[in-house]
Amino acid sequence: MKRASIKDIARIAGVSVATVSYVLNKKEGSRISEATRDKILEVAKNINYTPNKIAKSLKMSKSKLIGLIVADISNDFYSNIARSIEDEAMKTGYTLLIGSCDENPEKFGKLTELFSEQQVDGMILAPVADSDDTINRLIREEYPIVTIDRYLKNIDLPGVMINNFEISEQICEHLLMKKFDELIYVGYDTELPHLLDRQDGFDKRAENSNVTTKRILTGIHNITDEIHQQLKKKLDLSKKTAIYFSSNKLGIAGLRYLIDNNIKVPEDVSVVAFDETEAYYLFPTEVSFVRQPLEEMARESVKLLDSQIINYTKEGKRATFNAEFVKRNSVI
Amino acid sequence: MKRASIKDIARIAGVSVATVSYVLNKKEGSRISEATRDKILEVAKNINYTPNKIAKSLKMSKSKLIGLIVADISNDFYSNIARSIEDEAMKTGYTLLIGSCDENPEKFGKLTELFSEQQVDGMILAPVADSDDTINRLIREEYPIVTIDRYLKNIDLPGVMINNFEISEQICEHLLMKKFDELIYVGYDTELPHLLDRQDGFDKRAENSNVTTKRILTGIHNITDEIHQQLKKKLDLSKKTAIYFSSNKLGIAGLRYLIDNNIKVPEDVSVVAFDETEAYYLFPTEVSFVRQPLEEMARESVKLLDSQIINYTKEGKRATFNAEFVKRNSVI
DNA sequence: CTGAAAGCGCTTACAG
DNA sequence: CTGAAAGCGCTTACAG
Repeated sequence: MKRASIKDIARIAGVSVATVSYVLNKKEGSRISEATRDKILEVAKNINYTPNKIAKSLKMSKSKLIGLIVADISNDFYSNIARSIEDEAMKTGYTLLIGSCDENPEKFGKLTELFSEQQVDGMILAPVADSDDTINRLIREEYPIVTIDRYLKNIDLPGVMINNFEISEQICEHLLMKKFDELIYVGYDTELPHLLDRQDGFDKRAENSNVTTKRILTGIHNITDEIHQQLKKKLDLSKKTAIYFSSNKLGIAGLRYLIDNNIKVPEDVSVVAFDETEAYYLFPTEVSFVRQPLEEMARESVKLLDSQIINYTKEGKRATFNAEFVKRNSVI
Repeated sequence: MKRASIKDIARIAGVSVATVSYVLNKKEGSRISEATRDKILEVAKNINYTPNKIAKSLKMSKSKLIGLIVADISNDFYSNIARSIEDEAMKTGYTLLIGSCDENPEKFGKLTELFSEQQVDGMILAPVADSDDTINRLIREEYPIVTIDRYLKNIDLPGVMINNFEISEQICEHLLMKKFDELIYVGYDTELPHLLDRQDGFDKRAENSNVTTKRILTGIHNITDEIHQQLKKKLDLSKKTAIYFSSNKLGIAGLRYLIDNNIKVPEDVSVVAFDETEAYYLFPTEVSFVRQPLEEMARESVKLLDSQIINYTKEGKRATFNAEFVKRNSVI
């Protein structure tokens, strides 16, 4: 697998490497004669030349690589984001590295180091809990980064997110209007700000009503079991109840509990879930859910990152997108 | 974002770059005195040195990057594979580039070029229809590649796959034992060999029986609509029928049709689907499905690729894994 | 219009 | 035990 270099082209075409480089990069300024231009192009094609971007990267201090770090690329939500980011990155001339950190701050840190060693021009990050040290290091180095989905409590960074607080208020509002006896919020036992926002928005709206609210919080791992146990304990079917699952994984785990226990939606209990996933469509009732504008978010994240790469700036502009409450038939 | 280099370390520590390089790479052969070693390490830490892998790559002609090209990373099946490949790649010391080609041979070709320009040491490919030219080019360049999930009809390449033909035979066998009046095979209208194998295995087994078989083949895009239309036309509920959906996407689209039309499984119709996906668990009946050993396959693909990178060989060893038929309650 | 030369950040035989 | 030097494949100011 010996690859041809511009040196080879130069030798065969009988010109200097500088000239080859110029025509291959079709620079306007210095014009090369049509004749040598054509010859070089022909030779390049003949010997099947592919540019070595690594050499170019080294010289230019630009790798045209960007890194994406999410909790888990096999999670529907992140793989959809990744896909949109990939498309946008390609359009913008970047190739995408992907890493999954499993909500583990050490892994998160390692991944940023690895990517930084690979000289990615910037990173799109969904930061995990306790990742402040890593992030601060990146900031100290003035490494271009933007956040997606999540954000950091104490650190201002450019990034994209949704109106977590407000959309939860809306959900709660909607449920309050329907006069439920009990509202159950299902979320994670976590410090992640964007998830706390979802919780707080819901709580704040429920506070001033006289509805009974319950809360189910699970760890990140073993969601299914924990939800099943807690729903069994807390779901009282004698009351008119609505459940709000605040993520796709929680929604899937919760709906599975309902299916397994033959609890009908919305007859026995009403349900709202977060994020859109194919799985919801196999549930016997069309599930009402919160849709995030993933494509726009992905597009904006790449745009923000690109502008950070081109012109690094300390103050981070955060773009907030509005999630959409898609009403189906799972709320009575 | 000026990064420190070994030159900086050398200057500060008052040694040569060669010496720095030696201690940073902790080479055994040439021993450096404990004193200078410690000094260098200390300086490196102080100025927050991170190695520039791009420079190293250029010198070593090894990027420690590998590329993965799939049809669509947002497809559950591929994102699960990608995750397992990522884990295995990391363990083996590689970082992963990911690209989606949407079953489009041009895009597939472009992606391989892009990855090759980025000097990936090798690629794991799920080749699309009409990608022979691209693959042959790669082979001519002796570029280390392995296939995953799919394989090529006319080209022998190292790769991993499952026993598509045999598992379909097994499914058919199982259904034949249950004495259905009609069997419906749902697949893609495609030339992809691994999918034709699924079809052929099913057909071959059904051939010698006196069951009526029908076939529904859809295009790759717009699966949902096509399946709905064809199921409406071909599914005869007066007969005792079983449907075999030969991919996760087909399964999801098909099950959705059944849900939407209030067709009960397995009372009205029996169902077997391919691949495991969370979605199946939200379906009111536990769906019987074919499970591919994704982790093992991913692991093996990285292993195969790594050995190709280390020592390129023309003849491709193909590893075939056995899929597992997981029986649940969707077949009467 | 074209080329010689320096340099990006590394590694590694070679010499001392 | 340590350093000077060449070279990986590019780009680009500079000179001619």
